[in-house]
Amino acid sequence: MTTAKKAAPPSERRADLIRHAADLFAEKGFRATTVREIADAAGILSGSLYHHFDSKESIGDEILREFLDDVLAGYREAAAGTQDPRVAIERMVRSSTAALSRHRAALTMLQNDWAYFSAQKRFAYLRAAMREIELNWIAQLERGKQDGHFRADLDARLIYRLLRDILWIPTSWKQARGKSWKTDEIVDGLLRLLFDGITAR
Amino acid sequence: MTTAKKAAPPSERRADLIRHAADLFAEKGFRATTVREIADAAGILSGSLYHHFDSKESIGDEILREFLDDVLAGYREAAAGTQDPRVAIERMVRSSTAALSRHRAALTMLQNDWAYFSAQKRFAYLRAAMREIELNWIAQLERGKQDGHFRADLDARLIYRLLRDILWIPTSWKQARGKSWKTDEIVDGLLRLLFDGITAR
DNA sequence: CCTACTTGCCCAAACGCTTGCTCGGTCCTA
DNA sequence: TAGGACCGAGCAAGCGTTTGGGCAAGTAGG
Repeated sequence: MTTAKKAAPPSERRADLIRHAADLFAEKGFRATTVREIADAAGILSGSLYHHFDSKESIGDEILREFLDDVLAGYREAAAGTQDPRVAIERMVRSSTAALSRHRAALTMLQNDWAYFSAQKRFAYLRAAMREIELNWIAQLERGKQDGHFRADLDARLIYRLLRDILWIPTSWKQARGKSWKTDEIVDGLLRLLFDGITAR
Repeated sequence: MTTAKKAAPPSERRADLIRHAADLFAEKGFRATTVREIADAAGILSGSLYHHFDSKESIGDEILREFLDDVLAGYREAAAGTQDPRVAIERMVRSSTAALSRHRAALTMLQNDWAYFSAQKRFAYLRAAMREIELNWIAQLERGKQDGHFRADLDARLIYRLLRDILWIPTSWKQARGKSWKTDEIVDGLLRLLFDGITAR
């Protein structure tokens, strides 16, 4: 996913604007965020944004691409160097969580505005990337079934779907009111739940 | 949650319009849905909607109230007539899932437009209801810990948060492409995951 | 060292369009 | 003939975006 054909000279100011936009997208979603709000956050007038980007969607595009690249890179690392699907899955859980907390805006956008993005051909790569992510998980789950580490009766696709959406969750708690858990607490609780359930033995 | 002070004569047509609106809210969320789209779906002009409702938010309000009433009623039934927290929790999982599939629009609205609604005092009851729901779950989890059915080291509040958001998930798969699971399959898979995890024994 | 010109960043104002909503009037039914 | 349901037209506000210009920093040439 290299830079687009024409625009995108990676200036310092430009990256700064993307960060401001991402903060807002992370809290309100893409469609619910106004270009005027982005401009305000950056101490600028809305029209001035178009000196750096040719559209609001270009900002979203850049944020989403970076996120997907990061996630898939993490999976490649997780799968490399181990034959044990339990190890691979634990690594994938941890790397996913880390990537999500690094790209909170992308998560909110995928959750809130998926219908909006996936309907545009410009964002066709979203579907492709999600598909690739799915294949990574299913591959490990199936291997675990075959070598006896996981229950033979589990539906890999179903478990993946559950797992994927479950992993989204803690990231959207970031600015939780009252007590907030550390990321490690959450991930450990999640892994424990995933492998062992809540029942006492 | 009785009907509001002034408006809302429960005519047949009115209920019909709410159903049309709910279908759209379920797919696109509240803010992303236009009053003109709602009117189109009902074969009407947008202005004519205001003969039945005094605002778009009133439609959302009614949908949300019905959902919350339904959920809490289900929890009261689940807790009544059993002392075993495992039974109570299984009942709560099943009744929640049923309620969610009955009120898909409310789910999408709470997911996509929570920030929008919860910022308005008109929707202050949302926070109160969510709090009551949380207390129901935590009560059962704590009882399970004390009588030894559940692991003594689990964080009830954390598990509740995970569980709540996990229960949202399958409902938002309704119009999934390709293979789609039956609700029972999903719930059973979920309960199995919750109690036992994915590890083979 | 002064000048001329470029370049990056931003302002001010407005454009066309969509949004939720209003209002006077018309139609149909009882 | 009274009243519920809807039309038709439009309003103000907000949206993403465009346009023309201003201003400071840099860079070359004389």
